[in-house]
Amino acid sequence: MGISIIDLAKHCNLSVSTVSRALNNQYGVSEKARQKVLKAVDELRYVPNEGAKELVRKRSNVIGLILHGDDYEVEPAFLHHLPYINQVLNEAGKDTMIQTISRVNYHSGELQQFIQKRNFEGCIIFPGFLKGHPIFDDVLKIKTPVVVLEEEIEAPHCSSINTDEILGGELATEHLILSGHKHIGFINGLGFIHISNLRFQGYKKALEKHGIPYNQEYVMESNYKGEGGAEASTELLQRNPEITAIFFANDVMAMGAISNLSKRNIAVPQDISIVGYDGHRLSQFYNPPLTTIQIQYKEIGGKAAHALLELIEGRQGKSVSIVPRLLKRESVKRIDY
Amino acid sequence: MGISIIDLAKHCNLSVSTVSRALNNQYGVSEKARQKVLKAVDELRYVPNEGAKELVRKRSNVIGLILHGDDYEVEPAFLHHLPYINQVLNEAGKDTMIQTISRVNYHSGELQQFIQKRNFEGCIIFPGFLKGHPIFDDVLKIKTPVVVLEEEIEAPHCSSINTDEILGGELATEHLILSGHKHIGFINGLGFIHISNLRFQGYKKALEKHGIPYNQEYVMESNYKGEGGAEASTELLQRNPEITAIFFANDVMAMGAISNLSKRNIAVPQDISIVGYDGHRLSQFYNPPLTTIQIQYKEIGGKAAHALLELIEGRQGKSVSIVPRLLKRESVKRIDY
DNA sequence: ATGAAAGCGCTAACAT
DNA sequence: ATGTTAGCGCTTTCAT
Repeated sequence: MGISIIDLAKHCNLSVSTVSRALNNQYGVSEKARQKVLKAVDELRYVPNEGAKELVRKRSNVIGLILHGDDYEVEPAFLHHLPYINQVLNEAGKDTMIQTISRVNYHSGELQQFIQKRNFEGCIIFPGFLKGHPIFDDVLKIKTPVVVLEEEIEAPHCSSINTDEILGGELATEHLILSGHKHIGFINGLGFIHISNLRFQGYKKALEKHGIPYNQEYVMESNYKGEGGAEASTELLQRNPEITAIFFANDVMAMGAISNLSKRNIAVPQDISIVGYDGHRLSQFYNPPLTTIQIQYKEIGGKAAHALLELIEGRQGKSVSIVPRLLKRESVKRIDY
Repeated sequence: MGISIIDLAKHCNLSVSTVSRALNNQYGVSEKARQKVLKAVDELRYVPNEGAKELVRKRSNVIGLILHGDDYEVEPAFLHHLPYINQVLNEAGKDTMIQTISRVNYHSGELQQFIQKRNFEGCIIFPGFLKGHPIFDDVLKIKTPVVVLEEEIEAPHCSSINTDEILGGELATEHLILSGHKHIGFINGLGFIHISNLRFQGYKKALEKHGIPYNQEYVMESNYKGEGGAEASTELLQRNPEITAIFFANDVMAMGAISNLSKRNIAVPQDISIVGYDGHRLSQFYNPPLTTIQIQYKEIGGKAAHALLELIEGRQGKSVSIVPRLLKRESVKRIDY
């Protein structure tokens, strides 16, 4: 390996302890000695070995980022948060390690193993694990700080960052209602996913608020994929030709549907209005630019990172709610009658 | 911290070395002792401290993933490769650490610092650093294995994985030519980026191959963003109304252009044919589904990871070329005359 | 202000 | 087959 603190000490004619103190800006080092050390660091290109520090200090400065490792055909949601979280953590002097965990083959205790193995100071669990996934039981069992994204969790050593999905569903639906639509379809993602249910609640809430009766026929469940959106919308419109607008639980399904409708000469928004959900980077360049609900990835990422940093400092866990925004673009037509 | 190997040894009435041997499946341990150790591991929930192992073994099992840390408004290319690379590396028993490096404020030696600090066994440098970026000089200076994505590099301890971008540009352009187009525009990304130049070469190569004269007026440089694609295409078509097809150096610009053209009642592919580049996940759900060049993210990721593993095993660096594919979809119209 | 030495958890000679 | 021991690079008492 490279230059060690011992080499440094020899080079300076000082003891390792003095060098260590100088390196860590501690008291009890003469200015002269400190300068000598700093100069030697430069000359010898000394880089401290974090692993060795960790061993004696018993804290690692390493944060585990827990991602699911199953199917990457559907764009994994964690990709949107990852760069922002990593950035904040890096700025705070933390290094980040990626740990991939299977959603399907998880065995109890795996999380704790990962944490202990590399001595993580804290973890961030990215979206992609279902409510009720055994990993959350494990989170509760440990004492290492954990921040969970897009799932509720309550414990002193845990914080959670959640988008107000009900509000998101409500904003989307209400925008359609305020644009004059009365027969509004909803194509949800997989029903067993928590956020699906919340967006669905938002849909119903908006209808109720505006006195529009809820019609179960107008709701379908799909799979968050483009093809799924296309198929579901086709079926929905066939069975309910009076529908003038559809709210999709994510942008990808909305895009798949628009693309498919267009092939069949059904134009958006002229013939049918569409609202998506996610605020995907490309939604603004869609044809037509997609009206959608913006998830605040940057805000979520930043708050998640800061929440974890607070937890590590010893503060109590908290639950943060992020407000989604409606992005009005051009996939919704105003209709009158 | 938790249970150490000493606790384990005491619990088993064995020496630490015997326990260590049992733990590492080494010779010279009686079956009885091995069983005793394994049982204790389970009971005491022993998890080895990788940091301590690292210190003595002098190899860390940790791979550094070097990402640029500047602007995330443009979708960072590394997001596409990241999950695949991480997956292969994890399966090979390597842990991965993310290191964000600024493209702008890089100071020489930074890479080496990161490597030494955490004792990386190897690094993968993701796309996003320009040719000539000082990080590549640093790569050449060190001896740690490095795999570079989408940039050429030659050294015994380095491998590079490159898409054949010239071929990509050629395939895109040729598809347009074979569809009957003669006046084909090209909207490139930022000119100082290496891949831009290669895609441009491919464009010219295809023209030449088919005996179509190269017209400098048909080429514009933009910025890889959606707005840029929209603006550039508007200008290009205004100045050269005879153009019937445009090849964009990435999908996002193509999408921005189509979305914008559509607003002005210019339909794709009826009025103008478009080919993109990247094979973005959403390109198939675009309206119309976008004809584009597929970058093989999964293949690149897998080969990059394996190349690094080989380098770590001591093999010589190599240069891998990945063949892009043309995805024929519906943004190109066949024209006759 | 500085130094000596113990020890973090582990592996790897080197005994026995 | 098992045990003893010397470090890996560093911080941190405890002396001086």
